[in-house]
Amino acid sequence: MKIKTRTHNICKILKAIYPHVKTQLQHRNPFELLVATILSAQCTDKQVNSVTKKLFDTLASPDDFVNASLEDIEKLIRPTGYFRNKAKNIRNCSKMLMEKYNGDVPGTLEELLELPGVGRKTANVVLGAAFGIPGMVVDTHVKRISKRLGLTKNTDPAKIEFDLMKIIPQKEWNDFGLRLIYFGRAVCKARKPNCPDCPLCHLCEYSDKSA
DNA sequence: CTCCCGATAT
DNA sequence: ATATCAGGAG
Repeated sequence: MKIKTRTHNICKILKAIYPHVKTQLQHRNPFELLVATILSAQCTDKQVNSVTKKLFDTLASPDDFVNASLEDIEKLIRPTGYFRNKAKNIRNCSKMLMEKYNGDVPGTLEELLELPGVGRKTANVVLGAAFGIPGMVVDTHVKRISKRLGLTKNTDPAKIEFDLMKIIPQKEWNDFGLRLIYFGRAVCKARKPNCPDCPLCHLCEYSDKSA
């Protein structure tokens, strides 16, 4: 079967299972989403949400983060891991927002990628969820599942991003990434993928058909 | 390629 | 007790 038609079938099935998808990261504005997404590096959304309520209650704006001590920020975000790097990144990021964007979050991929602690995954999450701009988020779930499904042969997330953009219609980019993430958490898990109950089993090169 | 770190599954 | 999970920077 051709890659595009196979992909189309995969899209259709995922859309039927997860009709409405959105980031699980709790946020009330683009800045909170940006911070939450930086925190989500190598960390589950659930874990991020467990710290952001108190974090944003204490520090609400880029200005607040710039004026806070690194120690205070570190203390608030510690459970998300890599807290020294993240605290530094979020504060420097806030400083750049103040200096270059009047405290607003910029709305292009290029500008977002300039921000400390913001890579392609984070930038695409913010583009999609805060600005409604098409972007293909390639996190660990998207990477794992794309490879298992045979949608890419690449290992580099940026290359996977471009591979997926070629075979998925642009309108679907944001939702497709989100759906793979939902699907990755529930079925196509890193440790014990539930192949026997998988709705994509027949379209999958990886699937364990023996069970 | 290495470093950064806590939480959870096994 | 330890392996595994989860992105970005240098």
